[in-house]
Amino acid sequence: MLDLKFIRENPEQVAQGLDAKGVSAGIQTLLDLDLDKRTLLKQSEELKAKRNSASDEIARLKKQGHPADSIILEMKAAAQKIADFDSKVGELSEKIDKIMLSIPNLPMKDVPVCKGAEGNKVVRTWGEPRKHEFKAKDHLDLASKLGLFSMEKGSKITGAGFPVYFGAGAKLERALINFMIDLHIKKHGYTEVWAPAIVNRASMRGTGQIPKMEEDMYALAAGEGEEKGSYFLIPTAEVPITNLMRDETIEEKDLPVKYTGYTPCFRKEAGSYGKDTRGLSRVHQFDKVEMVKFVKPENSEKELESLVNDAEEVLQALELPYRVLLLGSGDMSFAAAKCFDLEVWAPATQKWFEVSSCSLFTDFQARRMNIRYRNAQTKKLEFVHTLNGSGLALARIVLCLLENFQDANGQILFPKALQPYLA
RNA sequence: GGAGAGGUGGCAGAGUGGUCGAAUGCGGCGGUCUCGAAAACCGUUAGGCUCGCAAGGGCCUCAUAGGUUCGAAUCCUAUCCUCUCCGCCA
Repeated sequence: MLDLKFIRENPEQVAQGLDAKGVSAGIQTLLDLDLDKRTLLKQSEELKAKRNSASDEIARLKKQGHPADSIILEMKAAAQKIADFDSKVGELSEKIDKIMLSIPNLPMKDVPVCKGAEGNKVVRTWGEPRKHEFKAKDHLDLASKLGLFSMEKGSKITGAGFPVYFGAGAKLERALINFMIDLHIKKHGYTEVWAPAIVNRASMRGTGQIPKMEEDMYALAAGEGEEKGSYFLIPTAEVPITNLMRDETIEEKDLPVKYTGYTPCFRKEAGSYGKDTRGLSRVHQFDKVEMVKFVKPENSEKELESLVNDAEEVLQALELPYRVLLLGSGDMSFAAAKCFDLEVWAPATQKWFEVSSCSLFTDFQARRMNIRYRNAQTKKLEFVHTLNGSGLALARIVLCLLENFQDANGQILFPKALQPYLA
C-alpha cells in the first residue's frame, strides 16, 4: 500500500509511477473520495466532541441529583446524526481502502521504464552458456530415460502440471533443498523457518497477492458449505514468512531480520497453458527455498544487492551459467519497487529460465501488514522495508541441471557441491 | 468433535454502565546521588486518524464485527484466537 498522505501531496509523481507500471491511475477519484471523507469525518468528530462533554455534564448532574432529561433528549438526536455521518464515512472508507489495496508499488528511480519485458536490462552474466559437443537432450527426455520424474503419473493422481519425482530424482529434490538452506543459514546468516503451506486471506492481502493475483491461487473454504477464499495454498514462502511479522514492532537492534525457508508452492498459472509448459518449465506445484528480509529503510537497496548475491552464490556453487536482469517497470510484480531476476541457460531447450526473482518492496508490504520498528534517532515508529528472493526455485533448477550436466550417454554428472547431499 | 476458562498498554495485572486511554508493579528512557556502577529516590513512558505554520486542539482504539444506551473496557450477539479437561487421530 502507498501512503495516502504521500499521494495527496504528490499526485503527479504517483500518477507517473503508476503509468510506468502500466496501471491506469484513478488518482483523482481517490483524492476526491478522500476529501469527502475527511470533510464528513470532521463534522462527525465535532458532534462526538459535543457528545463527550455532554456526557460528562449528564454524569455530574445525576451525581448531584439534578434532572438531565433535556440534555439526554438533545444527545439522543445527536447520536442519530453521528450514526448517519459514520455510516457515510464508513462507505467512503471502504471505497478508499479498496482502491488503496489495488494500487501497485511505485518503481524506484533507477528502474527502466517500459511496457513489458523488452525493457529488462542484463546487468551482468556469470559463466559461459554451455554448448554440448553432442546433440543435447532436453530435460524431459533425459528424466524419462533415467526415471527421475513423471508428468504422466502426476496427471493421473492430480492433474497436468504436478510432477512426481522418483528415486534419484526425488533424492535430488531433497538434496537441493538441504544444500540451499544450509548455504543460507551457514554462510549468509539467515534463520531457517518451516512454515505452513496454507495461509489465511489477511496474509495474502498483506504481501499483495490479493487482490490482483487472487485468480492464480488455489483457494480453500474454511468449512463445509462455506465459500472458498478464506484460506489459500501459498504461491511462495514469501507469504507465510513475511506475514510472520504482521502487526509487530521489531526492535531496531534486531534489524535486519533474515529468514530462509523451504515450502512447496502452488500456482494455477491460469491462461498459460500450451506455452512453455513442457516438463518442469511451468508446473502447478513446485518446491522453493525462499529468503525474506526485514530491514531499515536506509539500507534496503544494499540489502537487495546482497540478497541477489546470496541467490547468485547458489547458482555459482551449482556451476550453472546465469545472467542477472534488472526488470523494467512494466515487468515488475505488483508490490515490487525494484527487482532482479536470475536466469539460467538451458542448452537443450535453448532458453533462459527464471530461477529466482529478488525484489525490494520498500515500505509497500510493511504498510499493508503494519510491520514497524522504532527509529532510535527520531524515537518514532517507522515502517520497515521488506525484501524477498528465491534461493532458488527447484523445478526449474532441476531442469537446468539436467540439461547442463548431461553427457553424451544421457547420464547426469551433478556438480561437486551437490555430491555430499546425493551420497 | 464435546465441556469449561479466558483475551486490557512492551510485559504482568486491576478495573462489571458515567471525569477510565485506563490503577499498581516490572521493564524502558531522563535525572539526583557516586570516581564509576548497583541500590535508593524523583520524573517520564501506547498507537492511529484529523485540524493547525507552530504551540496545541479534536476523534478513535481495552481480540474483531455488530447491537443496547444520552454514555460501553464494563451489558447483549456473532466470529476469531489462547489455555485446561474429555474424545478421536498421523
